[in-house]
Amino acid sequence: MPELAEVEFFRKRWHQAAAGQRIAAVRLHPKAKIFRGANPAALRRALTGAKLLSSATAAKQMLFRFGGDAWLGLHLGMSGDLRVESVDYEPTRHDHLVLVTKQHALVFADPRMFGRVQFHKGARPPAWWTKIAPAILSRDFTAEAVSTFLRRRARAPIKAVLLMQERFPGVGNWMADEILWRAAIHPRRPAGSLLPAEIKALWRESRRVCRLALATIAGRGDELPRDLNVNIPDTWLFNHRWAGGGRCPRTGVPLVREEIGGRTTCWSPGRQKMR
DNA sequence: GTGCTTGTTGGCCA
DNA sequence: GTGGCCAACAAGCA
Repeated sequence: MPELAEVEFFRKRWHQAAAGQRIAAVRLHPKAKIFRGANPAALRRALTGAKLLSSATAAKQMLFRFGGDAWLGLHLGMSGDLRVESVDYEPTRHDHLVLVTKQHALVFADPRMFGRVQFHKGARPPAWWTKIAPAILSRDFTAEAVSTFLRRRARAPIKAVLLMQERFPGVGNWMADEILWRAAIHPRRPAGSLLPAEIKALWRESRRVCRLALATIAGRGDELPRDLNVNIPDTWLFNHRWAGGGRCPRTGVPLVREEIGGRTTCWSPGRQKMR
C-alpha cells in the first residue's frame, strides 16, 4: 500500500503516540522475514528502556531515533502498516514488531512481509538513510536533473522510470499514474522521447502530486486524518483507477488499464496520447 | 482453483 | 560497465 504520503501518515501516527515516551517492552518474532539482515536481539536490547526522540520520513523509508544512539528503520513494503493499540494489546499473526510504552502499543504489521526492519547503533544516522535521493519537494529536484535522468533511461517507458527511487524517491504505482495523468503524458512513451515542455510538466506535476498527497493523506502540521485516503477528492485519478468501468474525471472517457513496466497502469486515452 | 495486488532485488541478456 | 526486463518473494482477496 504505502507510498510517500502514506508512509508519512504512518510515521506521524507512531510519533504522535510515542514521541518522548520510553519503550517499556519490545515484542517481536525474530524469525520473521521483515528482520532479514537485521539483528532482532540487539534491537530488542537497545530499544527496551530507550526514549523515542525523533522520527523522519524519506522516500518510502522511516527512521525513528531513540536514546542510546539507537535507530529503527522501517520500510512497509507492499502490505505493511503501523497502528497504535492499547497497552494490553495482544499481537496477532501478522504483527511482527510491537513497541510498548506506558500508554500504547505501537504495532508494525505486514502480511506479505515484503517490508523491512533495520536496526542501527551509532551517533550518526545509518548510511542507507543518508544515501536516499533528494526529496522531490527539495531544491535539488530540478527540471534539469529530471531531464538528464530521462536521457539516460531513454528507451524505458516513462511509467517505469517514474518508479525508480534513485530519482523519484517515494513515488509508487498510483502516484506515477497520477503524475502522468496530470501531465497528459502516455505511460508507454519512451522516456527519451519527451519534449522539453513535457519534461517540465512532468517535473511540475511530480512536485504537485507530492505536495497534494502529503497534505491530503498525511495532514498538515499536527493534524492527522482519521484514516488513509478518506480525504482524497474525486478530481484525482486515484478514486477512479481501480474499479472496472472507471472514467477519467477530466474528460469522462473510460480509463484504460494495462501492464507497463511490470505494473498495472491506468491512464486516460482522452488526454494521454502516444505522440 | 485463478488471477490479481500502492515494492524491491537479483539474475539474465543485449 | 550500463540499461532493461522479468521472476521471485508471500499472503490475502474476489
